[in-house]
This record gives sequence, structure tokens and C-alpha cells, in this order.
Amino acid sequence: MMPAEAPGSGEGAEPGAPRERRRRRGRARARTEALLHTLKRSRRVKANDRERNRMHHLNAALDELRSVLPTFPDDTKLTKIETLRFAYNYIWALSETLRLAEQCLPPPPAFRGAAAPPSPGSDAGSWLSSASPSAPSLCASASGPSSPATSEDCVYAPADSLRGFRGLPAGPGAPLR
DNA sequence: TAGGCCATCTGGTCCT
DNA sequence: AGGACCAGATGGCCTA
Repeated sequence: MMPAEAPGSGEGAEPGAPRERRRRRGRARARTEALLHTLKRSRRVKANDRERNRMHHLNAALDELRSVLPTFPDDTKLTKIETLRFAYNYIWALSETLRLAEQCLPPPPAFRGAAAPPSPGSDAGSWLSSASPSAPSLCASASGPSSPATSEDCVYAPADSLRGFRGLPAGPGAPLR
């Protein structure tokens, strides 16, 4: 806000100016300021609206993320920070699962000679479950003490261990806490 | 009642 | 210039 000008000072106070002219100038300035104020106000209101919208979109995206995380229907909703941490660890656990699967399992016949195993996003679960019976089971070493966020904890775990997964100090590089 | 979480407002900064 | 993004402030709601 502009500080209020002292009466009789500034450009409206030139000696000899007719009083009426000064008064008109003052009214004009007041009108301009009021206009400016309403303009600023309406811009602010618009900006608030956009910001609200933006946050709603952000929250919607967060909800989508929640919906693909293996939580439990009747469980309390994950908070924002929990959702992000959980997602981070969950992704880490899934990649770890794939990595271990590649280590432990011989490639199934269907994929022998194929360029690449199925992509992680496609159907990793069915690929694992369709492994030949003689293949070693997945994978005793997966739940070692050094990897608290194992695939079993995460993907196939009962609710309780999954819940503990929210804040697990695991993952590649810098763990999220 | 304190603390955590959230939505909203706001002003600043960056980008197109 | 206007919109997007960001971070701080504030107040409401809920729970231990």
C-alpha cells in the first residue's frame, strides 16, 4: 500500500493553484487508486482460484498414486508424505524383486533367446508364477536381514508388514524416511 | 490441549 | 502481461 501523503504536501500543493482544481485532482487520484485496488484484488482472486485448482490436480494425482499402492480398503488413508515415501519404497522393492528373479530363475523357455524379459510394468507377477516347477523358488535369500524392504514384505505381505513398509529405511541410494 | 495434517490465501519468482 | 510454481502463514479439524 502507498503511504498516505501528508496534507498540503506534494505536487498538489503548489501555491496559487485554485482550490477546486486541487480537489478534482484528489478525487481523480482516489478513483485511480480504487480502480487499481479492485484490479489487484480481482487478479489476486483469479490467482487464488488457479492455485486452488492446481492443488486439486496435485491431490488428484496423489490419489491416483494411492490407488495403485497396495494398501487396504478399510485402512486409513495414507497421508501425502506417507504416500510418497511408500511409493518410493514400493518401487524400490519391485525393482529388487525383478533383479532377484533374474538372478535366481533361469529364463523360461518362452523367453529363451528372446531379446528381453517382459517389461516390469507389464505382467511380472504372471511371469514369475509361470516359471517352470523345477526352477528354484523365489528366493530364500530375498528376505535377508540386509534388505528389510523385500519383495515379500511388500508385494505379497500381509497388511501389518506392509504397513511397516511405509517408512522403511530401504531403497537405492538415499533411503526415504 | 498439543501436535499433525490439510486447505487456502498470499506474495515472490520464473517462464512463456 | 499473465500464468505456473513455490514456500510461508494461517486457521480448521482430528486424534492421542
